[in-house]
Amino acid sequence: MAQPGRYHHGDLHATLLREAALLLREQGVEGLSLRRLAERAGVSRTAPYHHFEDKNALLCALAEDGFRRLDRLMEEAAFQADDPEPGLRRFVRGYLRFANDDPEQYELMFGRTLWKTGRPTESLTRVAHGCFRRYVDKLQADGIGAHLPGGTDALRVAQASWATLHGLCRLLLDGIYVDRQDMEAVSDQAVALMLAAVRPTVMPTGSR
Amino acid sequence: MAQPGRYHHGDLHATLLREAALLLREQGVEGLSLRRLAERAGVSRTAPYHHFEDKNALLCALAEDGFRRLDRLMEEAAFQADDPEPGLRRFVRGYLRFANDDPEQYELMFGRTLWKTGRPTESLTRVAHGCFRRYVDKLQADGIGAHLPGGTDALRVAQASWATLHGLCRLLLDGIYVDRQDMEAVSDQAVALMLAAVRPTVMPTGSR
DNA sequence: GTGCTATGTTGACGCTGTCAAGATCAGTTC
DNA sequence: GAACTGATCTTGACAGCGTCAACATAGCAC
Repeated sequence: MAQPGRYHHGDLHATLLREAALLLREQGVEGLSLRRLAERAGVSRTAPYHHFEDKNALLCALAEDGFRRLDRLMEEAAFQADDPEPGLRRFVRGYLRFANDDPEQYELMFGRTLWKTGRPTESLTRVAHGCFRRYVDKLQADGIGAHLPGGTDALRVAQASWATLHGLCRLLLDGIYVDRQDMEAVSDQAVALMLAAVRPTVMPTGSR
Repeated sequence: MAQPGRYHHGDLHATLLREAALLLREQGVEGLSLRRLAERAGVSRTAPYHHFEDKNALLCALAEDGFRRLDRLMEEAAFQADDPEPGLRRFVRGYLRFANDDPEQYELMFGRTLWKTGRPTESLTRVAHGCFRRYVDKLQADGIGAHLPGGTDALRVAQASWATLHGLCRLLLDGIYVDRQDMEAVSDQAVALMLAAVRPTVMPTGSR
């Protein structure tokens, strides 16, 4: 696309996204500067501004791609009604793999860079919320809802269990759990945690 | 301390830490620049470098303070052996309050700024690990260990439950759970989640 | 051809962290 | 008291950043 001698690049928008994703993967958000990105694309410092309103908008686009991939992963997940354990375990591992495969993108998707410090695009917000909604629906529809003890809200279970998943990823990716070896065991423990809330149990200390 | 006309500040080290904590609370890490900090302390741009090796070192000191406070909170936690629920609930709420009270400090303590992008001080690492260890010990000693179903490792439970807690905080603080109203309900759900793993339960779908 | 608009360019501004070199002062040693 | 030493604080400078303004070029519609 990008002819060497040409004044116009020809396909800068796509090239920017592609190179930005690479740069993000390799160096993290901190290493992703518009200037460096422009240089990689063989274009001047401010050229990207004709394709993205500002850096925030470009990062939102990157994160949106990530949520779309995650949504696909969510779609493929299947929790069997009779025994949700294997499905859930598969899903948890898949989620961890997703986060682990491109940690910097995961960080961008869920980090404060966009959601707190930046201004999340309306489009990004929509996709992200849709992704979570799909998770809640899966949980509800694919049988887990039926297993819930009375009075337990599926939404709450979804929130709490996603928090567990997300917390695991963050602790791991941010380098707080140094032992990646332990990850599998911790992930299994997380599955047990999530399942315990879902399965009808006998509560010996009588509560709520 | 800081006499207006004096060449030497007199107590710059402490002043820097104090003002930095304030600046952090008010504006977040993004708003905490060494230059602005120096200006607040009434001192020139590079004066802080005589008290902290670089920005990373100063941030580590701030985070360390946070971990010390968290450690105190941990110390006060008490899970009764006979019924860990109320103690656990108190602790979870306390943890969420801690994170909520100074979100920016929490973010600094657990965020990638120090652990991934930066270089955590040896001292910070020690305090942080000590803090987590205390959590594991509490869980183990204060009766929860005794409740664990056979084959469940207390360390794993600690890791998974901290991940839940941490994930909740991150999702909340990063502005992903917009509804702070829901927080209490979600937190209760998290307690239920954590307790479920701890309590001897009858697993109807027979597993592990 | 004549415009219009999309796209790309250079120049500049203020912000950042940090290094180097020099100024000032407090405290110890002679 | 004088001289030296080391801690502390200063200004000057550099490279990097995001972004705005002004200008250049190319392609496309009429």
